[in-house]
Amino acid sequence: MYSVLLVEDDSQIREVIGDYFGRRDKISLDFAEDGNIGLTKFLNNSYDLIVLDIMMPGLDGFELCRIIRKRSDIPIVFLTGKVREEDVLYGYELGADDYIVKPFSIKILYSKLIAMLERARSDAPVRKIIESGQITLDPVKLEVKVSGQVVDLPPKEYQILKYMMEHPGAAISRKLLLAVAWGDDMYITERVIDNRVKNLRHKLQKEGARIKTLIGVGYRFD
Amino acid sequence: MYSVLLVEDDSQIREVIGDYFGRRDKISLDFAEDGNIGLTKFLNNSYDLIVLDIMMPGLDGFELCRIIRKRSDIPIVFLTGKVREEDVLYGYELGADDYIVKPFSIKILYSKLIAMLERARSDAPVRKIIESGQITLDPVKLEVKVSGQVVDLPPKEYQILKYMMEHPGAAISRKLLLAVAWGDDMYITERVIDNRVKNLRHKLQKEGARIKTLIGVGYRFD
DNA sequence: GCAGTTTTTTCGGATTTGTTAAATTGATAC
DNA sequence: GTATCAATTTAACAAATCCGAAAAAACTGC
Repeated sequence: MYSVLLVEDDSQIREVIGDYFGRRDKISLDFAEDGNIGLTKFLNNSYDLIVLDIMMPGLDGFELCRIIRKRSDIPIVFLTGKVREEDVLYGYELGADDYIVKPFSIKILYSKLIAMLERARSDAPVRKIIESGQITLDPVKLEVKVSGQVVDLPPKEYQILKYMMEHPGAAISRKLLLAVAWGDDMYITERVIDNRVKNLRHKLQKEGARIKTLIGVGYRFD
Repeated sequence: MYSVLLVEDDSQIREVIGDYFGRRDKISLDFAEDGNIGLTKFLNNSYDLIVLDIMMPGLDGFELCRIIRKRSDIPIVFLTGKVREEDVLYGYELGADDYIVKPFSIKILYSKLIAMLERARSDAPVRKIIESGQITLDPVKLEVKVSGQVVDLPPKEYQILKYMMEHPGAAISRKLLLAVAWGDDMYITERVIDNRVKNLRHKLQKEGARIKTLIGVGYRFD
């Protein structure tokens, strides 16, 4: 049983996450509805991981992160709707370990946190940058490079590419990509995915050819 | 004596399997009638392999698989009536080692489990790629090679070939192939299968001759 | 508000799947 | 061996589905 603190001002998000996590049995979740409460809870308890919303009234996620980092190496994950903002990159220097972009699939948030917690426990260094061929992806900076050149990717495309790079060679169904980049309960055409992939291919230039279409199934990144 | 946990909500299936396994002496079977009980049992015992039904009330097979995979590399086999390729893919993504499709032959289930258990014990990594003659089938990549050359197969043909390669030497009725690649409640002409098999034979080139016709019965892959 | 970007829906061409019927092959009886 | 009937293969076509491009809508930052 891991102990996780979620600092998030949106009560709806707290509730949804709390519900879902409550039905599983690996994470015991504690809440803080703003940065100050989060700080107090952090100081008075011992957590295994902290999830921080960036935009909060009062003490925001960045400031709280900086304060926590002075005292502890605990894994910190930012929960954010912003992706391309310069100030998001700021989190990198503050020592965040990963970003999760809204809207996210609760299922995937859950399994990501579990994975991170297990890695932390097993003392394995948290691998931050994913490399494959000429492509480099930094999950903390939210930055993708192709042949050393920075490529700006919108959120959905970033998340799709990240998932693909985390599962090279594996066939990936559209259903799965929907869950990864949109959320489980999404009612949108699957054509949306095709369009994101089309753009991805184009933006990745030569490396784009590595995303193969599997007719009737989905995609595969080699 | 191997120790196996079967997580299955259908008491009839539990009984049938339990009976059969009980009369042999290689597998000691433990049962869980839903996902939550399965999880508890998994956490409190040490099994050599886990068989999971996918559709169960509460915690379903997919979720349970994901949770188990975070903690253990234990071989996991899905027992399922669903044969949609999407689901299979999703399962493999989660780290399943094999699928067994209902309705299944107990004999085959038994021998598959034994084979898998022995492989696991001999420390060889669970091999997901099926090889036979010059044909190679990778269910994770969804890729088929003949003599080293990649052969693109549409979904139905892929599923038929996969089933045949998983059951070499066995007579396979058209009805069974229908259930495997289309689903139980399909009302289509059996000639469709002939057509798919024709294409398969052609695409597999010389190896295509290994799909024998059993008149009045179906096919056999040698 | 406006311009540019991102996301979503729509739509046509391509591929796959399903139906039908003729040709072929195999089994059986004489 | 040949005639006959049934089952399978093959091919041609129709229907359904899938994919990706273009257009429309929604969203951003200014």
